[in-house]
Amino acid sequence: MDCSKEKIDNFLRSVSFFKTCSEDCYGKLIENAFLTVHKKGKILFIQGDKSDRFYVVMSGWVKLYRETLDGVQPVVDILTTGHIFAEDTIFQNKEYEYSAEVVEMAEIISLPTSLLEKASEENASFALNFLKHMARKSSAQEKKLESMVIQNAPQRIGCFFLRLVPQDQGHKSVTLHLPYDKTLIAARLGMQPETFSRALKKLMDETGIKVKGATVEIDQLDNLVSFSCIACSSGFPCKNLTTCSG
Amino acid sequence: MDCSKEKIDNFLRSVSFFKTCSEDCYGKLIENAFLTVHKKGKILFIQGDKSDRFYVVMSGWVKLYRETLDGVQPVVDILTTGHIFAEDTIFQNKEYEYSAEVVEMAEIISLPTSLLEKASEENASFALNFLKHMARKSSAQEKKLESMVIQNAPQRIGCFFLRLVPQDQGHKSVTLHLPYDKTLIAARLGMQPETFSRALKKLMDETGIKVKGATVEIDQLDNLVSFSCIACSSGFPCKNLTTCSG
DNA sequence: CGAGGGTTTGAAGTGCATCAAATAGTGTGG
DNA sequence: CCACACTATTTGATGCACTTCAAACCCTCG
Repeated sequence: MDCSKEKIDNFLRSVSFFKTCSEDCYGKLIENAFLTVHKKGKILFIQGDKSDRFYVVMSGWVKLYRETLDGVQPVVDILTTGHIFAEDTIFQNKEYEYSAEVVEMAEIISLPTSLLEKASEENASFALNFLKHMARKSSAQEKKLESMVIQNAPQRIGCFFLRLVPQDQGHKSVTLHLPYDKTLIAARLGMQPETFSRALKKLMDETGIKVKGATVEIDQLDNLVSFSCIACSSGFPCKNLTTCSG
Repeated sequence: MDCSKEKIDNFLRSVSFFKTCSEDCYGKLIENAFLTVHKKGKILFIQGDKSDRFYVVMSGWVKLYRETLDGVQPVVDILTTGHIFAEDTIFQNKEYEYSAEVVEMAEIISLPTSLLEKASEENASFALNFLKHMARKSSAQEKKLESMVIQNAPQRIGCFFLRLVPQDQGHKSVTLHLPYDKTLIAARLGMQPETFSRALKKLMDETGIKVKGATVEIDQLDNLVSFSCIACSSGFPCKNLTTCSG
């Protein structure tokens, strides 16, 4: 469908990952792009599947996760608009390193990885941009690791909220809306739902924020910052961006 | 000193990270390379320092770590021969993202990052190789995160030992030598020295391995594998390589 | 209105951290 | 080669954070 291609084109042009792609190469990308819409629960692929495509989230939310031999499912990341995933399979035996599941109704664009490789070879500035993308991702992972090991449950939740606050918020009060299930947030932060619930209560006590359902009210941003960021090696506003952002 | 340059040259040619570097560019690298020798305890740089150099470990061991506001020092990684560090500062505001300290007498080669950037721009295959390096690093980080969150202390130690076992060891019995302090291994694995000591004892009970001082005897590799790898999403032999390997 | 998932609460257990102190190891100068 | 100083490692006792299991509650959606 042409209208779909146009939609894809409009969207991809806004994703900085593709900014440095040559017109020639970009054309081929669009040509081979598919846009699909999935409901909550749809498994896009499973860890270990052979891959020749990678993906860009246009809307909705996607969970990346693994599975251990004893059945635990660690969450790798949870992605939304503008985020790219499975792009690193070019280098990893063309096998997906994790599974992907739609957790909130999502529009997903899929693209052939071969074009990524081609673009990197032909276009130095694209390759450099790609490198930059990987470096950012790596740096974000490093920080995620740190926060997982060093921050306790309430601090991790506070940190999660802070990352939802728009950058230019200053010290004003903010109202947030949680983007997905609390159970899923808990998994993303590496804790049990029960722990999340209790830790959230503690966070409210300690920092004065108010949480009703999926709504978070923060009156004193400072309180939250000093509570959460004390156990973090980045200052605030911290650059613990979600990985894979394009 | 010329003899130092020759030593650097000999060594760097064996590091796969530089394999795809053009002769021209490689020559410039060698020209601007410094080899330094440091004793245990030497701080090479501190997180936040401005940087225009990156490093390759020729021998010895180097600890990368951060520091949080409340004084905790999470270990990022511990590197040895052939490992590269601070190479990602090209993309990160030219600031070191962590501190580096020599933990076992080490020979360190330092090189200007500007040449990395130049080489990536001029030579597509170098850029691709660099990308591959970053992707491997990122994948290793992902697994480290997983192991930190999902494996318990004895399992992490077992996993650490398994990564010290030479690849082609089959099911034979193996004797290992711990590369550095147990206290440091503990830090690397995100636990306290006391916990390490107790967890090691438990690991010995459960898997039949024997540890005396810095010597580890593993009779039944299988035991260790099934004990440790059950809580891991990679199979065995697992590819949880130390990051930053060149 | 009832079914089913998300969320909270309670009670009990586990793993790791912390503090304190003993022991083993290592390198030093005499 | 020994005694001392200093560090690494182990051991014991205790506490806290998080998990686990069980059950209630709440909310939404057919």
